[in-house]
This record gives sequence, C-alpha cells and structure tokens, in this order.
Amino acid sequence: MATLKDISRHLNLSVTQVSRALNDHSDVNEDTRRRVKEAAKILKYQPNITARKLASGRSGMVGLVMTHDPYLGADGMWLEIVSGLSTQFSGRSMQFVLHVAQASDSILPTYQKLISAGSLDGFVLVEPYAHDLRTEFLAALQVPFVVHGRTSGRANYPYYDIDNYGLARDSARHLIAQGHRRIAMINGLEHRSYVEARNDGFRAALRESGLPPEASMIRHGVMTAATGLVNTVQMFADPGRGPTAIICANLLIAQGVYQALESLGLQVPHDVSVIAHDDALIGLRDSAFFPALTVTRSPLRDSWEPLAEFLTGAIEGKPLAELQKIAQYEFILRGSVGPARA
Amino acid sequence: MATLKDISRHLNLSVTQVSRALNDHSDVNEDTRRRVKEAAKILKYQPNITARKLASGRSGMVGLVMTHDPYLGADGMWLEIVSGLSTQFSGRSMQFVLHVAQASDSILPTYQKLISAGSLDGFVLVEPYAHDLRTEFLAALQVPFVVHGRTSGRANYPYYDIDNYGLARDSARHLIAQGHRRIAMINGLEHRSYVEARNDGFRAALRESGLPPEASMIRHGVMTAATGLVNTVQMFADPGRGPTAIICANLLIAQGVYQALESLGLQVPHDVSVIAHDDALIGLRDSAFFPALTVTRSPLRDSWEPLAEFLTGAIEGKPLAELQKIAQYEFILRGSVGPARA
DNA sequence: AAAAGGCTCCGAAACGTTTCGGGAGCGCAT
DNA sequence: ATGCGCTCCCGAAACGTTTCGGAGCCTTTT
Repeated sequence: MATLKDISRHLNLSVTQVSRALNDHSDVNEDTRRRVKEAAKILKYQPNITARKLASGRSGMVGLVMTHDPYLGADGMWLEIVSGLSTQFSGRSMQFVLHVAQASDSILPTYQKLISAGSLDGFVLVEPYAHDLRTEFLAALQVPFVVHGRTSGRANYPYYDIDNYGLARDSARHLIAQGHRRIAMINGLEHRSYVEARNDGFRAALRESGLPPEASMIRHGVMTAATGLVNTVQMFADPGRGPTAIICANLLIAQGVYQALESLGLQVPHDVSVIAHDDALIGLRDSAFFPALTVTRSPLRDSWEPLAEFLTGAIEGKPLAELQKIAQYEFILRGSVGPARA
Repeated sequence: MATLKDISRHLNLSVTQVSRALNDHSDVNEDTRRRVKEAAKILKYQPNITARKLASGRSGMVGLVMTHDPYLGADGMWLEIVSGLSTQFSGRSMQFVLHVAQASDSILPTYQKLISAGSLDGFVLVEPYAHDLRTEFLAALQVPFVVHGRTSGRANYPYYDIDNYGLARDSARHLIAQGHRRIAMINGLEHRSYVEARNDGFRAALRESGLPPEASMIRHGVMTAATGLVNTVQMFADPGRGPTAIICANLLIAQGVYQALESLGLQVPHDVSVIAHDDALIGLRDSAFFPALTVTRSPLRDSWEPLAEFLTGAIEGKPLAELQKIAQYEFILRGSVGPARA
C-alpha cells in the first residue's frame, strides 16, 4: 500500500523523479534510479494501476470478450485460450481479463461499455467470422486489438493466423496425387473465416486438377467427434457414391470419422484415406489413432506469444507491418493415406 | 466519452450535484435528478470507472482467480460458472472478470497483486478446500469475498452452499432403510470441502444404524464417467464383496457406474441400487438414465444469483448474517433404488 | 423575532499517478 | 562575459470522480 509519495519522502526526492526512475525514463541519475528501485522493493511498492490509468490513459489491462456460446465450451478450448493468453500477458506485467457477454447480439454494446468506461487498453479477438462486425467496430473506434485469425479481405489490423488456405489445398493436392477423385472435407461451422479459407484452398486444389467441385463433398458442423461420425455415415448412405478420401478440420472430427468407417466395415487407408488438421491440443493426441493419422500440424499454443506481442505492440503504436504473422504448418505423412482404390 | 463536467456545463449545475443526482443520493431535487439523468442519456455518459475507483475506492469490478487446473476444465463447468456469474454481475451494473493464475502456488501472490494494484472490489471463490488458504488470506486482508461452498470450521465470511452433509446422509439413510448394508460412495477429490462434508454425512448415517465404517467403500477421484467406471469395476473385483448400493457424487460418475454395472452383468436396481447427486447441468440430464436415476438435486445455476448478491452486500458492508445461505435439495425417488438383495 | 431544521445546492480537496515546462548547475566553445 | 547543450531534478497541472464541509433559503418551532 506504499505510494510514490512514501518513497519520495523516504529518499528526499520529488514524486516526479521517483516515478521517472521506476519507469526507466532517461533523465534520472543511474545511482538515483538504483536507490529508488531498492526503496520500492523494501516498501513493497505496487503501482496503483487505477491512478496510472487515469493519468496516462494506460491501465495495463487487456481483455477478451466472449459470448456464452456452448459451441466453444464443448472441448474445453476456451480454458486453453484464456490461460495461454493470461500467462503471456502476466509475463509482460499486464493483466489479461475475460468478460462474458450476455447474448451474441449484445457483444458490440459490451465492447462499447468496456471502452467508454475506460478500463481496458485493448482486446484479443478469437474465432473471427469471414465478415466480422467486431473488427470493423473496434477499428472505427481506434481501439487497439489483435485477431487470432483474419477476416476476409485486406486485414489492416494486427493478427496472428495460420495458413488455412494452404493447408487445405496441400492436403487435397496430396490426395489428388495419390489418385483420389472423390474427396470430402468435414469442416467447422460456416462463416468462420478459417472454415471459409479452408474451403477455398480445398476447391482451389480441385480446380487445378480439373476436378468438378461437388457440393455435397464439403460438410460443416461443430468440430466434434459426433459431427465426424454422422457426416461420414451420411456420405456413405449410397455405398457406391462415398468419397475415397476425407479431410477433417480437427482431430475430434477425425476420431468420429475413424469410428464411422470402422462401423461401416471400411478400412483406412485401403478403402478411405484420411487427413486431418492437428492443433496439438493436450486432450487428444494424434498418436492415439490407428492407423497413424496423416496431419497438417500447427500447435494452437504457439499463437499466444505472438498475439500478446502484437497487442502490446499495437497499444504502444508500433507500425502494422510488425504486428502481423501467418504461421506455417507441418505436413506429417503417416499411414492413414494411401492410393485411391480402383 | 462525455464526462460529468460536460453534463454540468450543459445544465448549469455543479459537477458535485450531477454526480449526486446520478448516484441517487438523497439531497437532490427530484426534478433536477430527472433532468440530469435525461442529459446523461442523451450525451451517452458512461462513468469512468477508473476515476471512480480512484476517488471512492470502489471500481465496480469483481473477479475470480482460478488456476490452470485441468480438473475443472474437463466438463466445461468453469464456463458455466464464469458465464453465470458474469450475467449476474452485469445485471447489477458491475463487471465480472476472470483471472488465471500461472500455477497453484502462485495463487496467493496473484490475489496480493490484484489487491494492492487496487483494481478489484472483491472476489468470488469456488471449489474451496476443507482448509483453504485463500479464505484466510483474504479475510486477513479485509478484502470482501464470497465463497461457493464453505471451509470446515466456523465460516465467518459470506457464502452460498448446499447441504452436502445432509444430502449424503439422507441418501445413505434411504438405502439403509431399504435394507442395504454394504453401501459405497464414489466421491470427488479429497480435501475439497464438499467432498469431505459428504463423507461425513455418509458416515453419520452408517453410524446411526450401527453399521461399521468400511474404508474401502468410500472412493475419491475426478468427477468423470471414467472414475465411476473404474471404481465400480474395482469394487466388484471380488464378486462376493461388492456393494449392494452406490452413491455417486454427480451424474457423470453415475454414468460410469451404469456402464460398469452393465458390463459386469449386474442389474440396476435388482443387483445394485444407485443414487447420485444432480447439479442440473445442461450437458447431462438425469432423464438420460435407464433405469431412471434416483437423485438428490440442487441446480448449480441457482447459486449465481445469491453469490452475486452476497458479494455486493459484503462490499457495501452489510452484516454477515444476511450474506450466508445453505440451500436445500430435492430428493427425487426413481427406479434406480430397490430393496437390498438377500 | 430569533432560533432551529430541512432542502438544495456548491466549492474545494482528495485519490495516486504521469507529464509538461522549466530551472539549476556545469563544462565548453565562442 | 556570453551563449549553448547536457544532466539531473522539481513544481504544478491534469485525468474524472466522490465526498467533506458548509451556505443560502424557506418553513416551522420556540
């Protein structure tokens, strides 16, 4: 509960100078700085972020606004996101804070309220849509934010994304090279930007090889095992017309696909090849699959550090060029892919 | 971005009076208050909680500190908790905020930091231990908090709890009345206060009837289906010595128990009776069981409102007596309980 | 007629920090 | 001597709100 004034009295210095010393400003004697920092430690000085915010406009707090959306809660992914980001910001001596909006239509008002109440310096956005009101809203208000992913179109804001287009395209290309002509993709929910990007990459690969885009071969759903299972069964409803290869948006879907194929008496990779994208979450390992699963892999956990980095950069006013990154993925070939059956 | 000063200029009033009008203080003319509130709405005035905090010591923000503990994340329960509380506090025009501590040993320092940085008015604690450092710590620092549950001993802090002792005792009594003499309980993790309370209630019922406490009949684990399944199988390893009734700490455990019993060729309730406690979470309904499950029921979602109520009360300095509640439970008798087998 | 009390209202101080503008002291070149 | 630049420091204002202590006025009581 010590204040700057306490330290200044203690050291016969002005409050100004103490503040400048602690914040590593230039015009303070090296010896003075040392003494001030020592005194701060002894007196257990903790800067009052409320007062700091009022004076400087910066609180050192950033936030994430989520809706009470059961879709995301399903796989405990939120905990992964929140704790990953929290850890990163703590390391930068900032506070990361989570706010739950009542309903999805109150999300913009929630931002509005948080901003004009003036307690947060910036926001992290996750799971963006291809067209997302939030990015437009925050950009218009000149509030710093960083996006995990990208909206479609030119993204003139800080973001960290993976090459969703590329990984879907490469997966499809690989299957096509193996002779597959009927390839399905079981993707996440429509309108999410990464889902759309993967659709685009998938279609691009088909087009390259002159294969007709067949609508029923792209399917959407919550990314769970149930979705993988149900959609696989449906696609093989007419046995002659089923795909010879399936691309899965994540490991849970792949799990459902494996279950369905086994129930249908179809063998991986002899009857059907499978590729999935692997976020490297802790819950489900790609090593849990038999036959071993071919994946495109880019760990979700690699994203927290750059996201925190970019958001603090945005708050400090760094140029946009330094605040954007598209991460690469690994293509890991395993036993779940084979040549197409005649 | 309008401030009090803007409103005061607009209405030819002092900043003081505008503040008092908006905060419903007594000495302001009814007509003036009306005019002020109207102007505030038109100018889209949002109080700056930073400034408010600095001046009054109250920020209108409360928080929950959790560790990155996979145990809670397992069943998406924390999302239930966070969004339930968030909704309640929003309704009281307060901000509810979640903070993730790095490791479990850094939880007290995390509280310390949040408190001395002075940005939060109070805390919600969930999943307390029978002996919990957090309650002692916060009480010693005179920081307002409310507990979901109770530590053992006299709880002289605000809390909302259910009668864990009573529900375990009643479940056991009911089974004993049906002639059961070998009753097992599959409970949550040790040291949690609700787990201990249920153990105590369970043992009390046995003692009443002069039944010997048999240690192996109380089992602990993460409250998942896997725990229910594994423990059931273990208890029937020596077939003659298995229990004739099982009390489950929640529905997931009961699910595992049902699975195990089916695999072991045992029938509910003919061979084994089952009772569970039902938190009434959305994911898993008690109606999903066959034979229908006998439960003690008290919805988790009933707790958010009193928790928010009590914490705001504590912040406002209300007497402790008004800030404590032990909720009742329903005993719902269904087909999963029958007389003990001879 | 004076005192007392109840309404409304206001000025000023306070919360703890950052930051702006300046100023003292010193060495050095003009 | 003057001017300049550098280093280190300080006072005061500012951020937007709440709150303390009173002040003016009107009505009621003594």
